[in-house]
Amino acid sequence: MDDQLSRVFAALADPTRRDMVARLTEADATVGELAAPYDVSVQAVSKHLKVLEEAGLVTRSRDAQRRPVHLEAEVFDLMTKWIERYRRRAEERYQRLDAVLAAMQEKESPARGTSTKEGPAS
Amino acid sequence: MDDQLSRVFAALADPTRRDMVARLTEADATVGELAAPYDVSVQAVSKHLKVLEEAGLVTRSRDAQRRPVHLEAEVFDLMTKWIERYRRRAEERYQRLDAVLAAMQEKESPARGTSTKEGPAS
DNA sequence: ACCTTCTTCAACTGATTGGTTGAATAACCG
DNA sequence: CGGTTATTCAACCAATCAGTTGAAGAAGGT
Repeated sequence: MDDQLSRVFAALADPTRRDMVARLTEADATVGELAAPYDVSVQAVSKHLKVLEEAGLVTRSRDAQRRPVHLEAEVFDLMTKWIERYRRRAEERYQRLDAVLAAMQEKESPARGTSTKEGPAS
Repeated sequence: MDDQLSRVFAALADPTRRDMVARLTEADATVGELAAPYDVSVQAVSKHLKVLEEAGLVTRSRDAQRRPVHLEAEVFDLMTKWIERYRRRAEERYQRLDAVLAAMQEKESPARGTSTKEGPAS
């Protein structure tokens, strides 16, 4: 797993990390703040953040001892682009398939209302 | 990792699986056909398909000895919904932030470009 | 029936993951 | 300087993952 798209998908495959991302859409937060609601150690959350950071989903700055975490929402576009691209292709294919089926209907229906489709000449 | 959203993200975190999904947008395919381009055993591809299937991304039917794999593109919507939801929230937040910054600019701008951040009132 | 084709199941392996605890680092507060 | 707070690093562990090989199932072809 080395490309960014893979890292982003993998990062969001974990419910805890998704929840952190969700909360970060509301406000930046420190590691400690992020860790508070979960029943795991701060270190574990720190590791989760590292995953999100390596995926490019968050960045961290420095404020005294704190390391505020900031969401980088642009990375979402990477996924959206991939998803939409292939969903569109899939949908186009369904349309082609529909056309083929319609053609078959027409051809192989030598008179006779063969159930559903009516395909009267046109 | 037990909810479907997690499974879908996890499934797509693998480049091989993404590529399989991409190819399935063009046409249904058998396990063997799907395996052909990759430098791994057919069994490995069969496992990948199981992951995609458990994520709800593909279904399999039966055609003689073959098990044609079919893409179920609707599941994409699950991800798109999640992503868009939080991206929208993040964007709204940026707008709020912009407003706040603009307000601060106006208020605290008695001369002085103090570059970075500055504790107001301190 | 046999044989071939396509696919999956089972067992094993090495790498990665998500968690732990304990020690180290970084920066502030007196 | 010493102490406190926030965070990370390091080592370890159990579970999962992605791959392997070998055997078993399932369905047709002859």
